[in-house]
Amino acid sequence: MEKNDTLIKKLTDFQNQLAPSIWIPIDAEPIYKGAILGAIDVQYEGENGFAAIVIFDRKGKILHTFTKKYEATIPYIPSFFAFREGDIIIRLVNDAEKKFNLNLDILFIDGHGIAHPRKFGLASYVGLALEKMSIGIAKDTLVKYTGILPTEKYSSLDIYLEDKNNAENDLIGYAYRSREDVKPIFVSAGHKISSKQALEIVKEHTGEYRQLDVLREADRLAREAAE
DNA sequence: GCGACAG
DNA sequence: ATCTTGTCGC
Repeated sequence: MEKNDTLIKKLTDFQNQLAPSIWIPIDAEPIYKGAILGAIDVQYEGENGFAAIVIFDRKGKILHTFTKKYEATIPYIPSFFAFREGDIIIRLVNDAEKKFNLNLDILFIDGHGIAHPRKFGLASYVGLALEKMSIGIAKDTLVKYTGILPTEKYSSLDIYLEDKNNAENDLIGYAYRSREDVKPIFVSAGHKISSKQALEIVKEHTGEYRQLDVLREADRLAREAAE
């Protein structure tokens, strides 16, 4: 109990300390048409994390896939997921870039970016550590929101985080309807990308299912590796 | 005090 | 995330 509280205090301080380093431009240059993207997911078997990355282009064409096992060192604690999965993803990206001799421009991460109580979710942690553009795509929100999201595919609803220092609350992400009449997914900028661009590029890669095809494929590959 | 809680 | 039966719909 006492020891866990100490760990949470330490991790909370770490998030609060690094959050100001996250850069979310308001207006950004259009994303390079030749950008190389990576979608990542990890499956766990105890403390073994089976990580998979799907490398693809702006047209959604898959260029490479890569899976590898890494060890997790920190347990899952809600709002501190970055510390369990972040280091695994950082190692995976470095290994994949070396193996295929390429440089990834944008990362799609299964978790949140700045749509987080301390604006420092998994996608932000990874983006900052690797100095890459990153986007968080999660299946549940960590921040409450109000308003009504239309049932139509591609509709979205802004999510704001209360800011005690500003009268205006900060836009941190969106509830996004990736499939008609189905529970939304939650999209947020992680690092070096605007919220609007994060949503736009996620829309570009939306297929027939609730989860993006590239993340479904990463999920499938990671599960396959875990068997 | 109570409820909520990425994967 | 993982465990786990039946059920509904395309």
